[in-house]
Amino acid sequence: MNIGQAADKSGVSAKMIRYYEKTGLIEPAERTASGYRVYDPRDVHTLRFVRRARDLGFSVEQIQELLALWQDRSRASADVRAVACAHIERLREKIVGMQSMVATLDELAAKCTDDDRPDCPILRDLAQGSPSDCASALDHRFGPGRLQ
Amino acid sequence: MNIGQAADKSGVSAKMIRYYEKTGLIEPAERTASGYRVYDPRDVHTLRFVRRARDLGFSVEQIQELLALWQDRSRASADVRAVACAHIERLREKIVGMQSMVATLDELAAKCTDDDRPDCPILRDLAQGSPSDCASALDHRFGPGRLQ
DNA sequence: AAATTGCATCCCATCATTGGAAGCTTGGAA
DNA sequence: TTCCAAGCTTCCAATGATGGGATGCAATTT
Repeated sequence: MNIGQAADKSGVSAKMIRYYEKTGLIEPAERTASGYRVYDPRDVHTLRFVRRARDLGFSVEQIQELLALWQDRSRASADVRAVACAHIERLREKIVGMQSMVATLDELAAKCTDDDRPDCPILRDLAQGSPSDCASALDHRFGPGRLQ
Repeated sequence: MNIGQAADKSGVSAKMIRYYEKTGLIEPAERTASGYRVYDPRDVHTLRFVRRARDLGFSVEQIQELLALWQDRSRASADVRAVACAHIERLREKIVGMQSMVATLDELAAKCTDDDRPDCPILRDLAQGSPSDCASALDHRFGPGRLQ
């Protein structure tokens, strides 16, 4: 099976398969005489594992852990659970941060009469920058960079 | 006022002030004879506007819009509201996506007995990749790249 | 005068992903 | 058999917002 078929069956793009190989997340694939990568159903299985984990928001680094645990017969269920729970915690923090953003913006938008008058409460708030509860909740970062 | 003071007063790092200038978000600052950037309180005001909008999760592109509206005396309140509401919508979608991730992971973690047995429901789910409601909810992307 | 800040520019790294270019291989159709 | 369109390879670049660092002046303090 070539990389294209593997991509179709796994839901991981060919580009990303090469990237995952280069960065060591997955083992280098076998090659044909002419250099084409070759995949078997087991490889596709692994790729689907990766794809699903990405869909669940795990970082590549976390997936590396999960893959190692997956391939280690003697792994403890508790180890996997720890990775998952850490991830759940990070997600929850991000959700809280975004919810307070929405709350603040909603409040501002509600004050906005949505008409043609040039006096907009949203701009006034942004300009004055009164430290609302939202701002303070966002003072710490969530992972690399700010929330988007 | 030098860039350091402006950074302190606005809460935007000197690095980011230069970046915002280079990318055209803010006007190029005046310079001293020796090339130092010079800022006045009005500039700091603008920087705080930017900072606050970033804290509220607006992208630089959106802030560019907001700044234009801010500096346009004849702007309509409705325009600003539209930008804000679009942003609220995007945030809400992201929140929903992350909440369904958390729900799925929570469910899996609950099934996990957290002991030493090597049969982990989380890994089993990742490997089988049964399309749960979570996965389908995540089939579309949220902005550039996937949710983190 | 010397030492220490502070600022300037430039390059690089992040993280996951997409895009494109240039060149080779494969497979089917004329 | 020859030719063309896909498909594959590698390499390079860009995204968005930010941090880090190196090198070289400028300003301020000792």
